[in-house]
Amino acid sequence: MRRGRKNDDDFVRALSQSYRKIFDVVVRIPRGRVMTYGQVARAAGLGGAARLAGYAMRALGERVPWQRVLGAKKKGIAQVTIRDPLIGSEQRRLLEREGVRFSLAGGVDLARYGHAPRRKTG
DNA sequence: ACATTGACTTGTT
DNA sequence: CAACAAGCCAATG
Repeated sequence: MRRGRKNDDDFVRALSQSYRKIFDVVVRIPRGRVMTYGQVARAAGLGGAARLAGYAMRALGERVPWQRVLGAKKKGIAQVTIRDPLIGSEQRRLLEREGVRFSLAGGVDLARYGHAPRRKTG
């Protein structure tokens, strides 16, 4: 997200190995699709380090489409789990702008908007 | 180096 | 549905 200048390359280079992996996964989430923190962690090869994925979003900030990463609510349903209400509402706003619809309870249907990153061998 | 924290997840009571 | 617990891992003090 946000121009890919050399500046960004340096930024990415400075990330810890895990953050770098998370970065690589998140930047590949297409517009209008979402993934949960747990899915991102798994796709990044970090096992169940879901919290780390969330923690990383803070560090990566606007350099990645952070709004496309949500928390898991139930089976097949994702939800905004950001504690800060300002950033949380911002996330929802950005997603709705991309066409993602939220249920009355604030849930996002993963069957419809979920992004399944392809593993090796496409 | 040790303890605590955090935009998490899943299962059990 | 609410409360707990265990698991995972980098950042911070």
